[in-house]
Formats: sequence, C-alpha cells, structure tokens
Amino acid sequence: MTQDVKEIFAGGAPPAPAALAAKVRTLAPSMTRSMQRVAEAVAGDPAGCAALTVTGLAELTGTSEATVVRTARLLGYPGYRDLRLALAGLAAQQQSGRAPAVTADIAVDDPIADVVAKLAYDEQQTLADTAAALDTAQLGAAVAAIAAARRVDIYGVGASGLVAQDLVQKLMRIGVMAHAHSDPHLAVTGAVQLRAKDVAIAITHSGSTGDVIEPLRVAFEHGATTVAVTGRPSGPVTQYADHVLTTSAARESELRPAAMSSRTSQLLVVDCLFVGVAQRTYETAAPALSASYEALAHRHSPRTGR
Amino acid sequence: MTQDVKEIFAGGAPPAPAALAAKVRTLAPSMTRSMQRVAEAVAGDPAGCAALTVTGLAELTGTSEATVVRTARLLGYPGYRDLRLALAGLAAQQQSGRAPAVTADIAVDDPIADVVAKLAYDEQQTLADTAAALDTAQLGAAVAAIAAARRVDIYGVGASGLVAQDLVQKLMRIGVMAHAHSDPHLAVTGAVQLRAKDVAIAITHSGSTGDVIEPLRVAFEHGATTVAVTGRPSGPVTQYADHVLTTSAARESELRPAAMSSRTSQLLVVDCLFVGVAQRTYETAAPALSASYEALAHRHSPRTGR
DNA sequence: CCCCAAAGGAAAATATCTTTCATAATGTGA
DNA sequence: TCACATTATGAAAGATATTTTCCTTTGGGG
Repeated sequence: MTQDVKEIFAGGAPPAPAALAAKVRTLAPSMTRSMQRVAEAVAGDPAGCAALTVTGLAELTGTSEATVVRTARLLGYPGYRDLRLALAGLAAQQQSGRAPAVTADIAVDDPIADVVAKLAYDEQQTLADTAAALDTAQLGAAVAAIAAARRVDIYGVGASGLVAQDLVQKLMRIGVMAHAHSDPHLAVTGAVQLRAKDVAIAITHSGSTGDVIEPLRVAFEHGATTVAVTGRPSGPVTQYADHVLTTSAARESELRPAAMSSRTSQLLVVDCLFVGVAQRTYETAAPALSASYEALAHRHSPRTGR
Repeated sequence: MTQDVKEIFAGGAPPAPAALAAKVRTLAPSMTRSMQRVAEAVAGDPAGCAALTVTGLAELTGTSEATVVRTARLLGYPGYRDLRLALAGLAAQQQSGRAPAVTADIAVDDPIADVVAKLAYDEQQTLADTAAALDTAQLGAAVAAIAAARRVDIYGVGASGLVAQDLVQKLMRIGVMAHAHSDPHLAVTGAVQLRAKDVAIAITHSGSTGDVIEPLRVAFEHGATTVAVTGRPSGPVTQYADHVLTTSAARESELRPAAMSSRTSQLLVVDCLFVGVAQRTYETAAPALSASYEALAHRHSPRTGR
C-alpha cells in the first residue's frame, strides 16, 4: 500500500487499469510498425498476452524483447512486467463483465438504423478513450493559464476550426476574452501581440498543420503560454506547446472519416477546459452563466414550466 | 518447459481466477504459521500485494521468498509470478465492481479528473439517448432528399451554427452543394431562391429560434424540402418542416450548459445525415472520400505506414 | 539430554526483464 | 539518383526477479 502511494506521487502518471485499449487506440498512430504489431496483439488478446513472457510476446509478434518493452513504456507502464499485470486485470475484467460490443465497420449497404447505432457507438468509444487518456495534470495547467489570461487566441482550420469557435463561444460567455483564428496570416498577426499571461491554443488532429503551428510558434516565442490540443502528442506542434492535451481517434475508414471522431474528442477536451475555467473563475463566471441560462430558459419554453 | 511438466504431474489443477479468498480459507488450516501470514496478506489486499515483488511480499509478511513461493504453490499456482497475475486480475475485478458514481452533477469544487469523467459520461449518455430516440424513417427521408438535392441550405445560429458548418464541410467533401447561413437576412435571401428538389435544414435546439425559423419558412413556401433538427419536436420550427429529426439533451445545469449536450446530439444527427448521403451517392462520393483520406494520410503520417 | 522431523530462511541457480549498442531501414536534401 | 542524417530494430550484455537448493532453527518425543 505504501508503495502504491509513493509510486503515484513519484511517477505522476499512474498506469492505466482498464483504459488500456483506449491508450492503444490513442497512441497507435505515433507508434512504429513493430510497436503497432505488439500493441495490436496486446489489445486483441489481453488474456493470451498476459500469459506470455517478454520473449514469448516478442516471438508471437515477430519482434524483439526490446520492442516489447518499448511498447509497454509508450503505453505508460514502467516496463513489461507492469503491462503484463494490467493485462491480467483487463482480462479478468472483461471476462467478468460483458462481451465487447460489435464494432463492425460501416458498409455502403448498411441500413440507416445500423448507421445510427454504429456511429453512436463509435463516438461513445471515442469519448471514453479520450477521457481515459487525457492527462489531467496538463489539463489543470492549461485551465489555470486560461483562467489567469488577459487574452486567449485559438487556432484551428477545417473541422478543428469549428472546435476552436466552439471554445470561443463558451469562453466568451464567462467573460474570457477569446478569439478564434482560421486565417493563418491574421493568426500570426494576432500572435505577435501576445505576451506572458496570454494564452494561445492550437487545435490540430494531425499535429502537423502548418497553418496552426506557425501562429503557435510565434505566440510561444513571444512568451505566451501555449497549449496544443492534438491527436499526435509527438507531432511537430508540441514543440511549441507548454501544455499538450491529447485527443484520441478511433480507427477511421472511408465512410467514417477521421474528422468525425477527432472532432468528438476535441470537443470533449474543449468542454473540459471550459468547465475547468468556469470553476476557477466562478465568482465572475456565475452571473454570466445564470444570465444566459435564464435568458435561454425564458426564451425557449415560456409556458412549459421547467 | 520444466515448469509445465512439473505442473502436469503435480495435479493438473488450473490456477484459480477469483476464487482466491475461498482457497485461502479452505487451505489455511493446513498451512504453517509463516504461510498463513502470507496468505492472509494476499487475501486481505490483493491490489496491494499485486504491486509487490516476491521479496517485497516476504518482507511485508516478515518471511522469506521461499515461503512466499511455497504459499503460492499451495494455493494452486505454479509459482509466485502466476499468483501475482491472478492477484492483479482480482484487484481489477474488485475495482470495476465499484460504482461509477459519475452521475452526480458537476460541482464548483470538483477535481479536474471528476470533471473529465462526468462530462465524458454525460456526452456518452446523450449519444445513446439520441440514437435511441432518432426516427430512422425521418432520417432516411431527409437523406434521400439531400442526396437528390441540387442545393442544400443550412440555417443555424450560435452553437448550432457550428453544427451547420460542420455538416457543410462534410457535404462539400462529397460533392453536395451546401451552404451554411448564420446571418438571418442572407439566409432569407438565399431561401427565396430555393425550389423543389432543393433542401433547407434548420438546426435549433430550442425549436423556437426566430432567426432560423424564418428562412426555413421561406424555403418551405417556395417548395423546397425542409428538415428541422431540433430538441423540441413540438416547437414552432416543425411547423415548416417536412422532416423532423429530434435531438435529445441530457439535463443541464449551471456548469453544464445546454449547449454542450445539445451540440453533441446535433452532431450525431448530422453525422448520420452525412454517412447516409455518402452511402446513397457512393458512386460519386467515393472518389472524393478516398482522395481526402489519402491526402490526409499522406500528409500526416508519411512514415508510420498503415 | 539427544535425536528427528518439520519449518523457515540465506543464498545459489535460473528465468525473466531491461538496457546498450551496432546494424538496418527509411526519409531528406543536394 | 546518391550520399547523408535520422530513426527503427534486434542481438546480446547487464540487471532484477523468481525459483531452487540446502542448511539452520525450532519443537516435540524417546
């Protein structure tokens, strides 16, 4: 027990219990081929892998012990031994629990009802993965920075641009000066004016969208606190990010574009940021919140009561 | 290998999964004092012991490694390693049995980790509700109309405006001429030009947003097929809607504004529309889809392969 | 009081995990 | 296209953990 406590406090990142499949999905893109093979085996058959030794798993996946250990590390465990323990736990859980739901891909001839069910399931999965993989320390730091900020600039293009706007809408409502930029030139122009105590947030699934990285770099170099919301924690964008918030994306396919689950994931992160900031600035945020709450309630349901 | 052989000769008993506590009680009488201490520790705190190494457990119980191994054997495992694995499984089971407890409302002083869990849970709930309540007949009709449309106009303001834009981004990608309007005047101007075979979609959670209803009315009166995506299927907006798609919203509160879950719900509906249309227009949509899929894949992960 | 047998532990032997380092594969820029 | 830089990978050395061996201790009978 003592060890547990010490480890948690010392390591900072406690190893995941059942959020393993989530981590695999989240981190798979940033893995090398060999490591992906290992991760796949592990996610596919936790019980089977738990019975294997490093050497066994290495042979099974056609890799080396070193690669297995590297994969375990990437998944957040100190080494293979601990991954194996988590695997045993996972196996026990899913044996006692229910069978994993069907996760078939969406086909061209799926009836519409199936499409609804599959999309809903996928997005739920994405949410669970994101929540499990989100680093609350980083999130807390980002929240603190935003709450104390004089001004917040947010960069995002394409689908991420909409997420950026969503965050702006929310922050504005609680009195935080936030601006969304989708035009890279204007974004850089704005970034130049940022200083310490200002915050810049880049939202990019790929982590390598130049139009978004550039303004973040400028903001970073001007001393602003920078935050990256990305699905690739090892991507270029994190180079200029003080705090990295990792979004996860379920596997994608032709009829299920990446934009879909990455958007869901990004929105959850953004919501967390918002609620976090609202908590921190509750004194000032509360009036604004209830005001819009009241306004909406009054406008939308004048007679149905609640 | 040596282990296997011995195991087989020893009795062939497969290691116990969760019936560990029972085994301890059963076998305790036939144990020596030191072994009882070990068994006790193991049964008392599976999670804690799973984190310990043989040496650790030996020290904790004031015994030696050899005794720990002997105890493990007596409990039916080939060695301590396997006992430890079973322990990890047991711990995971116990933990998963514990209540989720995330159904509570978000409080001002909730730690950030709780916020994440609660938000994720809520949004998952919203998705499930929406999927369950969605009328697939209406959805199918809306999809058919969009797939056959010459042009699609989408109205939404505030948070719903972002959802409208999201749908536009997606539809554009598969070659559907879609436009989002957040300016009510321009929306009406555009609506005037719509005729039969065109589609107008209004997105409003409240179902009573005048700025969105007005253009939908105009479109309706000009003979366009009209769709309403709303959380109030009895609200004013449905008056002018040929097809109504109902979104659901989980309960809201001060720190959890309605915009959050309604947005999640709306996005799911919008995703379903998109996938439905993509299916129907697969011949023309497929090239566009794979093109953007490829483009993204190439641009974002030049080396991670598949 | 001495001897025996069971219990328990120290340390050697073995298996397992981790790290290091050299090599191969891959992308990059001229 | 080729040389170069970078990264990924596996073989083997090194470190830990587990198991076994064997010896010491303890607690009763003769």
